[in-house]
Amino acid sequence: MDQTHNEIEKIFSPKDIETKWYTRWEEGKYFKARKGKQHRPFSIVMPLPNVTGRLHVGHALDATTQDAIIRFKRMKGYETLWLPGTDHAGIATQAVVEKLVWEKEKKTRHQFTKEEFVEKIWQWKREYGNIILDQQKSLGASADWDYAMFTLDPDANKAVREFFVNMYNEKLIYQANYIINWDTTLQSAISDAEVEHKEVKGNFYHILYQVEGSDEKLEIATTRPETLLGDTAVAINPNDDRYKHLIGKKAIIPICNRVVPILADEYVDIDKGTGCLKVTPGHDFNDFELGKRHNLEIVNILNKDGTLNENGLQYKGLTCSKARLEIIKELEHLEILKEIKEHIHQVGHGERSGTVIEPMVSRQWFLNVQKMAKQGIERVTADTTRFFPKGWENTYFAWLKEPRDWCISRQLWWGHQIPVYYCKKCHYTWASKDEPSGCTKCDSSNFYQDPDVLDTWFSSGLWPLTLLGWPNPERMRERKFDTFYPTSTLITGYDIIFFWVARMMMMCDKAIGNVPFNHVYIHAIVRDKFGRKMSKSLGNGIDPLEIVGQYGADALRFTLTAGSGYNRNLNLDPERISGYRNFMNKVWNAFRFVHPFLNTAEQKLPTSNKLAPHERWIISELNSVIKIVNDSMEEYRYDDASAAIYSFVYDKFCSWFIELSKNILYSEDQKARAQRATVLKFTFKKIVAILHPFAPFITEELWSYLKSPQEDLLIVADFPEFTEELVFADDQNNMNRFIEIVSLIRNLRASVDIKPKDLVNVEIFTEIVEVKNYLQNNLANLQDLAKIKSMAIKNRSDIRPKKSIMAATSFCEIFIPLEGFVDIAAQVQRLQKDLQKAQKEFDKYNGKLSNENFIKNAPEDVVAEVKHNASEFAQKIAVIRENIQRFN
RNA sequence: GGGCGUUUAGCUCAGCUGGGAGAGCGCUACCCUUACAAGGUAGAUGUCGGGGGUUCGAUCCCCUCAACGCCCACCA
Repeated sequence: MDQTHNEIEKIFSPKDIETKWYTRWEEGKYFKARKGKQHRPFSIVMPLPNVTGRLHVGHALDATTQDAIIRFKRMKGYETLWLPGTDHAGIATQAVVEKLVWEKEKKTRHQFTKEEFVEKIWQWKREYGNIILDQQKSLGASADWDYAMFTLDPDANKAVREFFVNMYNEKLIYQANYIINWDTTLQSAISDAEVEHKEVKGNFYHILYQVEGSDEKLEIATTRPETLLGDTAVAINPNDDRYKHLIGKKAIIPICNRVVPILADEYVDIDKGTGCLKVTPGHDFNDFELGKRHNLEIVNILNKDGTLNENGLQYKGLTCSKARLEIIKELEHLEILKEIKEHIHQVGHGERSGTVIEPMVSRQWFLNVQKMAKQGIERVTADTTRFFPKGWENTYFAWLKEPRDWCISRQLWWGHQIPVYYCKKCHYTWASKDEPSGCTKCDSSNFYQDPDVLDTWFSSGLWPLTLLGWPNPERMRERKFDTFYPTSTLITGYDIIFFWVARMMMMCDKAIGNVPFNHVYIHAIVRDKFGRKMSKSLGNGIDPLEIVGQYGADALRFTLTAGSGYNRNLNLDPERISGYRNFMNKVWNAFRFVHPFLNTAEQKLPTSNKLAPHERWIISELNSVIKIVNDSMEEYRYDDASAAIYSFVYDKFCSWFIELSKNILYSEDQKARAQRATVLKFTFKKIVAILHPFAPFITEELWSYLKSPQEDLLIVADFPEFTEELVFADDQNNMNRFIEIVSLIRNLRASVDIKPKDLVNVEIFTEIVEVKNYLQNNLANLQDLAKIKSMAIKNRSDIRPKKSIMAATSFCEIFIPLEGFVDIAAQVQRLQKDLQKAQKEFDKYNGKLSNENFIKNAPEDVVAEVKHNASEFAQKIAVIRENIQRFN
């Protein structure tokens, strides 16, 4: 036997088997969708990692939760497809390559032509662009990598053009001079969603504006005095008695001496600031709207890099912040700066660049999302697409309720170029799904394409369609669009509900009239053990690849699934990973024990009447775990599923069933041995099967020992299902009593410091025949598990042993006679404690029963249960009392 | 400014439509018992954030206060 044990390493070492099995799966095409017994598809679109990305623990959670459900469904017999891809991530990627080129060649992108520089990015992409996908493989991700696409692939461009041109022709995409968020570092427009508001300490500057043809001065409060150079009006509330009389008059802007109207608008808040507002339509969102209402002139004072232009007069060329200082000086000099008050306010910053966003008016492309947003809300309200947990609907709705048109153009080089063309000859403008050869109108070849590119989210918003071949009919057939669209589940973090989930819902639905996914599971965001975001500056990041090297992919995966339910944060403590690494080792060693006996095991389980009680018990317990795992997975409760498996393996299988099997396996009874081996094998096969979605590597390895030669790899084995016929309530009941007795004996031993090697005699008093028989049949097991020498089973009418320790259950009394000195006082004290506990419980139930309103109002079954509990504790109390007396 | 969420054992978190609180890790004591010391056995710990209400009964429902967190919002 020992030799056989030694064939398998004592300590599970994940490294060797991880590569082995991943290669087998990949080469065996196991990640490909194949028809199964369900005759139903299951598909997931992988949230796009940026090509520049490196695997962090957030990706690991993403990949693990997706892979677990994919493996689960695959085993359940769904035609299962996981669609990977990478995102060109316009700004991020361009920035990475710009930095690299600067480091290498000391050149900026402006020293290249656009074509040259874009080619450099492509070179970079070809070399490094697949790193992140490869990294996911080390976690066991079972995606169909042949399906992988890049958002800038020519086929992705087809989808982008298709959607763009259709929207353009429907007039939902339009070009307009509008105030947008201008990022002066990127020198591009960015969308509202990409602006991050940060609290900034600033000042309120109270400036006096002269009213034309009067001595009166208007006191205006502003946080941005430099923008006064762009002021084209002063506004007050029409109901503000302080200023009413000035409506229609004019004010003179200091420094530039522009004469502007004083107008009335309800928007102005009487109580805010001085109640008097300078209006800068060129550089403020509200002022822009106000300006539109009143037909105000727009004065732009900024260059693309954020410095002042010629409208900045003598401050031309200065940055905003420098100009602000200079202008403050000048206002002081003019003695019209009345006061400066400290003021904390929210200022928009570029999400990528971190620089202060300048609202600026410029000509940009917009997508009108009003109707799409409405539809997006309806789809979720109608449960066509369901969120798990449901609460995240709110976040989704919040975004779609009051949508502003989406600024989709970016002044970058890296991205899908806007497919709009301008004829230089006849000045015709048109949008085209293909590369045109000439002007649609006059056929001139003298035309050019709009130089702007589209927001990255424009292409990722169409991603489910793109991956499945839309809009090319042939490609759609190849990629089985009709089978896999709509995809089953989208799994992602809540941070991109706006950016991505909402946009896919709007765009895909608009494009083909059907939602992109039926379920959305929103998982937690991974934080460090203190709940802090993981970041480079804090140095609290956990590198998943390092963890995989240290503890194995299975341990990491199990930690992540055990922590993934409906929670919004997952605080990851490396100690927990090591805890689950221990669990993997436990499974491994349980197998090491079982392994040598497997050769005598049958493939099929005997009929239930032939099974031993313990065998029926473990099968019944196994059956309930299988149910929990199946049910939990349907609701994305990875935590419940993981916990159920964990406790079954530890608390049922290893602690009891393996221990109880030793006597049989080491006995001479060939038949019993073979049968026990069969049950162990049966159970173990189910264990590795239900564990496989969470810990694919170790389970596939163990499966290779357990499977019959005809059976395929575990990755495509049948997932265990709950079976009504395998519920054995009586056996569970008896076993629970047995466990209680063993635990109490151990407990008694510990209370008087009896060492494990010192065997004791036990006397058990009960009237219940079932209990008597069960104990009789388990004498050997009791000897092993409770370390006893002999056991006497007696009636309650029999005499209790004198010097002894005892404990009571509701169905029996357990006595351990002690030789030599017994500390009576200590025994009585212990029993008193037991008594108190039981009394407390009894009082609780009895209190209820003596409340007639409870009897009257509570449901029958609850009352019955309380009655039952009360009588059980009453019995226990009586027995303990009796024994305390006996000791005295 | 608006909205959402959280508050349960030392730590991280479960707790389904109300029947009286659980897990993992950690901690303490004792054990190298022939699968596993990455192990075994036993054990301790909670006024379920505070206050009020509904109910026979509240961790769960309602109100209120407090602390913390997140998201959204146009820089008067």
